[in-house]
Parts: sequence; structure tokens; C-alpha cells
Amino acid sequence: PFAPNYSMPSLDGNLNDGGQLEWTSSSHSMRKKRKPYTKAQTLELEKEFLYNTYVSKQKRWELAKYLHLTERQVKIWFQNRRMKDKKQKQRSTGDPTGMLMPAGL
Amino acid sequence: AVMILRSRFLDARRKRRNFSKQATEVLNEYFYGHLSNPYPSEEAKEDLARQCNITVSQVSNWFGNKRIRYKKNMAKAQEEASLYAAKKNAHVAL
DNA sequence: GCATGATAAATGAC
DNA sequence: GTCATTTATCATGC
Repeated sequence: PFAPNYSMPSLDGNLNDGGQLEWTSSSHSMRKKRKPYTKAQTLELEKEFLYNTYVSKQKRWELAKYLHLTERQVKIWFQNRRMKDKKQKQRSTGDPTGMLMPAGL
Repeated sequence: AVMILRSRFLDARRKRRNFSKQATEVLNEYFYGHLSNPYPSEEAKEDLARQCNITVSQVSNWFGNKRIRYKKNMAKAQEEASLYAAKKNAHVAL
């Protein structure tokens, strides 16, 4: 997956009727406002992440109920958490590209 | 129960250091030089990262912040835009 | 006191 | 599912 192809202009003729650059226009109108989770919510999610980096549908439902979140939010949280985990591992190995040499080279 | 004391013990790595003046200059030149589509490719990000002596992730962070903050204050950014636009034109017009 | 870099929710492409 | 983003929030620099 690469950059979103909202518009792939070849030159500088990419103004909309409002005179604005296309990329400055929000692609979707009604985006949910980002709301930070509470410490308790994050703690329970982190606890479950220790056991499984992937959450089952059943567990997702339970967590959503218990933490007063939607199943979608729980799903997204684990997705973002896995990305965070990957980024941290790349940093710890000191390899920004994430490419690892096979042992013996 | 407004004890939303978030854990700073996790993102303690959030220590911030401002980029060098030269690095910011390079990033701004690219941004305003590609204002019609300020989305550098992965290769371009790597080049910028090397030039600025920062990581690719930091380049991505910078462009993400730059885009949203440019949108939020296009009027103020216009001066900066024309400034770097003039710089780029001067370079091309040799 | 805001500017700035990094991170946390949320979306969308694929 | 991954992953580059958008957006708000956070933490720091000065």
C-alpha cells in the first residue's frame, strides 16, 4: 500500500473550483473526532496484547463490552498496536529499513 | 473520576529535538517545491532523510505535520510558500 | 506562550 | 490483514 491516490497530478494544473490545491480538501466529510482512551482502557488492551497480538472475534466482543468501546475500535486498536510494535522492533535492531540479513552473511 | 493520568512512562521516548536549520530548509524546499502534491515517494523520503541526517519516519512525521498545519493556516503559509517558490525559480532560471 | 516533533485514534487504499 | 495517511493530543524547546 502506498500513498492514497486522491489525485495523482502530473503537473501543476490541479486546482479545484475553489482555487484550492486538491490535496488540501478533506477526502471524507464526517470523520469521527479522535478521542484518547482512558488509562484503564489502554491498560486492559495492553494486557490482552501480551497474550495475543491478534484478538479473536469472541475476545474482541468481550473487550468491547467491558471497556465500553465498539468492536471496530478494539479491532483498530490492535491493528495500530501491531504497527507500533513493528516500528519499535525496527528501532531496537537499529535497522531503519527493517531489512534483516540472514544469519551467516 | 477524572483521573485520566495517562502513562507517560510508555512514551517517555517522546523527547523531542528540533531539526537543524539546514534540515528544515531542505524539507521546506521540497514541500513548497511540490506544493501541488507534497507526498514524497519512499525513495524521495530516503533521499531527504540522508540529506537531513534524520530517519525516514521522521521525514514522514515532518510531512504529515507540515501538510495538516499548512492547511490549517494557509494564509500565514503563503509568505513562506512564495519565499521557497522564489528560491526554486531562481535555481531553475540559471 | 506558541512552534515543533512524536504519538495516539481513526480512515481508506489495497 | 498491512500500512500510509489524517487529525487531535501530547511533550518538549525556547
